[in-house]
Amino acid sequence: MDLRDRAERGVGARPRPRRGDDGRAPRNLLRACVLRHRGVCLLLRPHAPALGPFAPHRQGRADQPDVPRREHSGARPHAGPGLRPDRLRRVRGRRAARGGRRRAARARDPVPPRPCEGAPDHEPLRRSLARGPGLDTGPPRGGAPPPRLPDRATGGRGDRPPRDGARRGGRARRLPAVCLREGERLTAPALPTRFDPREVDARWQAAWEGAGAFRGPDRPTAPGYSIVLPPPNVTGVLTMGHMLGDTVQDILIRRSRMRGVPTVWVPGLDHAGLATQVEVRRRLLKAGVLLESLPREEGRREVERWREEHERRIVEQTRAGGFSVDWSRFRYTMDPGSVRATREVFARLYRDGLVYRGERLVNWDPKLRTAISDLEVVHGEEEATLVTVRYPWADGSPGGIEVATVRPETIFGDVAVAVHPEDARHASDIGRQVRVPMTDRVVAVITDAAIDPAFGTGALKLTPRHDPVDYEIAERHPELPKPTEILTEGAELTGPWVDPRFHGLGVEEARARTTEELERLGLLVRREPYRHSVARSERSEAPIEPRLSTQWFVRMKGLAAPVLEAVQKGEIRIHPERWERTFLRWLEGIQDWCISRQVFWGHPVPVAFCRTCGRETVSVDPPVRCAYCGAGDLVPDPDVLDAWFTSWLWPFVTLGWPDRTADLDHYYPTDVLVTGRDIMFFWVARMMMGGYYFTGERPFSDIYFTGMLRDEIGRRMSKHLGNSPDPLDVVRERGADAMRFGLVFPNPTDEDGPFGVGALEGARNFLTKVWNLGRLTLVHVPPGASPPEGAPALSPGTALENRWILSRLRRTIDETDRAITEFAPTRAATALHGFVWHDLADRYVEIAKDALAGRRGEPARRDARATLLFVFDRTLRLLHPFVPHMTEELWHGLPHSGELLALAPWPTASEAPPDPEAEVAMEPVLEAIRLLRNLRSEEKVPPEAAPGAWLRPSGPEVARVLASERATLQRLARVGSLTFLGPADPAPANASGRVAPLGECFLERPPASPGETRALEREREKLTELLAKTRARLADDGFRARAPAEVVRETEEKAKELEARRARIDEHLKASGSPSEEP
RNA sequence: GGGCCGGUAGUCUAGUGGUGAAGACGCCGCGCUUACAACGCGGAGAUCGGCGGUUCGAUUCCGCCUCGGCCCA
Repeated sequence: MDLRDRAERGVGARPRPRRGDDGRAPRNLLRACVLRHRGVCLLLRPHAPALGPFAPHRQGRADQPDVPRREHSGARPHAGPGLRPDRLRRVRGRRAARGGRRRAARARDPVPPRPCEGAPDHEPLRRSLARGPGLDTGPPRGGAPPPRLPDRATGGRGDRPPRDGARRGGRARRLPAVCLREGERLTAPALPTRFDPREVDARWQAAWEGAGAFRGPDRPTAPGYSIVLPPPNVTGVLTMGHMLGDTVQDILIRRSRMRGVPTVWVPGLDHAGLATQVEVRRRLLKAGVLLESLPREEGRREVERWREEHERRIVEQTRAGGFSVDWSRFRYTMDPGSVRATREVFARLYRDGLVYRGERLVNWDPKLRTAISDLEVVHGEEEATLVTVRYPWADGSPGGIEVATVRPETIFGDVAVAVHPEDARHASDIGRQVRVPMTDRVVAVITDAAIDPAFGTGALKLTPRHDPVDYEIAERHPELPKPTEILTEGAELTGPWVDPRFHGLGVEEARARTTEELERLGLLVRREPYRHSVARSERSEAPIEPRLSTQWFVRMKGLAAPVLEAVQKGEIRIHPERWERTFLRWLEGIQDWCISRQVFWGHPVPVAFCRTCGRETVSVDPPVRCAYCGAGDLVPDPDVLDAWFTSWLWPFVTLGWPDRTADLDHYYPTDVLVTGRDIMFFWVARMMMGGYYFTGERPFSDIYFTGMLRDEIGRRMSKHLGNSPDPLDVVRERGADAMRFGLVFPNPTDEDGPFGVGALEGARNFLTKVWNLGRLTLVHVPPGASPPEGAPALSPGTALENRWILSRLRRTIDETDRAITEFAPTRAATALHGFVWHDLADRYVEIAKDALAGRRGEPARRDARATLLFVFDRTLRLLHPFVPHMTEELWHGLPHSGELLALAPWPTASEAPPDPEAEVAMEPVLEAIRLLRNLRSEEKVPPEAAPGAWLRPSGPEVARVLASERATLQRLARVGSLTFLGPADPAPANASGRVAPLGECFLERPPASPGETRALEREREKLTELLAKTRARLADDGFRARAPAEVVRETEEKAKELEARRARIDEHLKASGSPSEEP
């Protein structure tokens, strides 16, 4: 049984939780969750005893054959061989890969998640909080203790006096003595300040899976939301690029799930035919074995072995990231369903005349000896030698025509020399005969408009079987001789046209030898270094040898038409929009798709040839007799299909197509496809074509292209450079949440950008901030508090900060939700980051501390606590799609209702009332604090001092607010007396001041202070400059005449206000004895 | 060769035809202040790539140039 089977059975063995019509899990999920949690051990422990009958979870899903599945991961096409160690790795000893992980997982098993029903259970949080990063938290060693279920009757082990609400939560094990010291538990300093993801990540991942939280409902009653995960290919393992895509998808998916929408995220694996075979070949070669020399079956076994290894790793990586895929719907591009679908579409396209077999010039990889598609060819500039060769006149007259080429070895295959019809230099040559060098053949000088007169001498040798341009030209000139083959499959010279002395030479050698020969014959005019574009195979890096061969093709023009239309009409939207042009442009010039490959790893071409009549039979089920003559002597086509020929069916095959399954009904079309734009043509475009053609519908409504990650010095992450960290290392060292947040923030997910320790540290700092807010909230939440169901009912005259933070929350909910809807996860993360750090932590909490501590009376304390609890709870929900593990952990430590945050309702803007008044009122308060703090800093007021302060508000409204927030101002600005001045009151003596829109601030100057006025002078300069600009604008008649009246009025007001403020500053400067000139 | 995208403090990014261009990191100064030093408070730092045009007004719209990046051939 492989890992995935264990996983699936583990999950599938239990009844999946039934969901109500609203799509949410039932209340008693807790117990189920814990039970399942034990089952999950199965997947981590190879020899765990079975807990019950293993009913294949797939039962009843006709669309998914119940055959051992394997995971394959496929990755994007560029996914390659193993990753190199990365700088992110620390020297610190890591546990040896899997063994260590397993051990760790086992140790954690006995700690079931401790969700609670209604009653607050602070235990898990306290436990985590109590655990320092260095403390190992495992249970006593010497045999893993059996998992303990929460025992409500006994209240757990009672190893510690239960504290109020904590009483009801069961306790699975003893806490380390270090955090048990009585009296320390609730005092902040005794609590560790850091979040340690190592244990938390695994615990919640197990809990989510155990609860079946990610299992999409089979027959939802509401419209569903679905995403198919781009199946990574088995060629390699997952890279940070995959983590980025997965994170973006998980954000969309988790929010959808929290909104109560039936949600499915389908994972899978791609067999990646040729690419995988190349890797396996390389590996065997290291052991001295040539893949081609093995019998086919043995070769297949080698590939299977490779697949298994990579699949295991990929699944482990995906789990480690906390990605909420529905493992029960896992698919592989070579599973029986995919096999059938692939044969089906081939047969159908064949029947419809869209698949054809033909002899064409294809991109031939001479190393791998297979055709590849246009897209698998990479062009690059390379140094070469351009040789100019004289083709003597056939009639023996002196001279000849000079032809430039970088490929003298192909002269043997020439069928003509071509010039541009209007090239004056060659006008008299047209129609003459020349002798092909090194041969006895005579060919004509012809004309074709495709010849570039600027290249070389303007005369081109025509070698139709070995150059695509020549091939096209030859098509236009049927009178030319039919060329014979001059190169073998392995690109060695051969054939009747080639001088036998050259037979068997490889291209490189042949090029050198023919050059020598030409020189010897006196036909070499000159040679010069030349830089030109060379086509190479993306897989083997061998130079592409265009080769005339018989292959299967798909006619693309017709398939592309509906896709073009869909994108143009906006039926399928591309994000970011700027890629739409590139996409459309390619579609417009689309070429037929060569789908046959001369390799063995892949889906066989479902065609058999009749030995009797020679015709081909195409059928979904392997045919036994010829469809034409009925003979039974059939030979199957030896080729296999391009792997993309299966991948392009992914959005519907994964949901059961070609059967009409419930999944297809409920979850197709899918909602969005998130991938890298490097496979825009390979895969995305073809999926769209396949979707429209086979299902008649778009496969998804939106496409989101993520950016490409670069390392910290700006290089694109690639296996080649070895600068891409292994996601497992990142997760192990920084935690899944830090990795996820670091990928989304601060650099936009849809732009190429750096990823490295910088982003990870930023994420860690943010997570620590949230963690500590959690600790603070926990300290202030009364143990018996009820979970925040809705916005708190505040007392009538409640403090301004409560109203303000609720209004800020409202904006944050709006922005976060809108940003996710608009596929801008970074914008959402930015909004949340700013809100948590600045609004909630820096401002609200600091202002509300008095109230929270009870220094403002009981009603104020109640309001503040209720507000904090509600706001923090909603913040955790908003953050959950981004950083699921920590938020789940914190949520369970605080009063909450429901079993899992992952299934808790997504906040809606209507929960928090907008309160623009409060936001406006808060502004002068915050500004006054900043100005007074600024004065403190400038005047070097000692931290412990509380100097006197004065405020002269600019108007009655501001005055009212500042007066009512006097205590807040005093505390946050650390000032002693605070006096309000009227417009006519004199400025206080021995005080430094600031002038701002809110009015004037003064701070008592320390005796030693020289009365620093530089800041004021700078401010005055700025004002003067601004005033000049404003006045100039007002003096402009055009402005007064044409600008909107409102803008003119505003500008006038601004000028007045600036003037007034500058006058105040002048007074200050005068008072402090620093003269200043009036312009 | 054809085309696409971009150039905003030292770095990476927001952003808008009309307030003094926003944030993060980094930097400077001061602080282990009762959730958080992985922190707090304050501060400095930008001719919005260049030139020209449209406009009362351009960092924003248009054109050219330049420098990067990418795609296609």
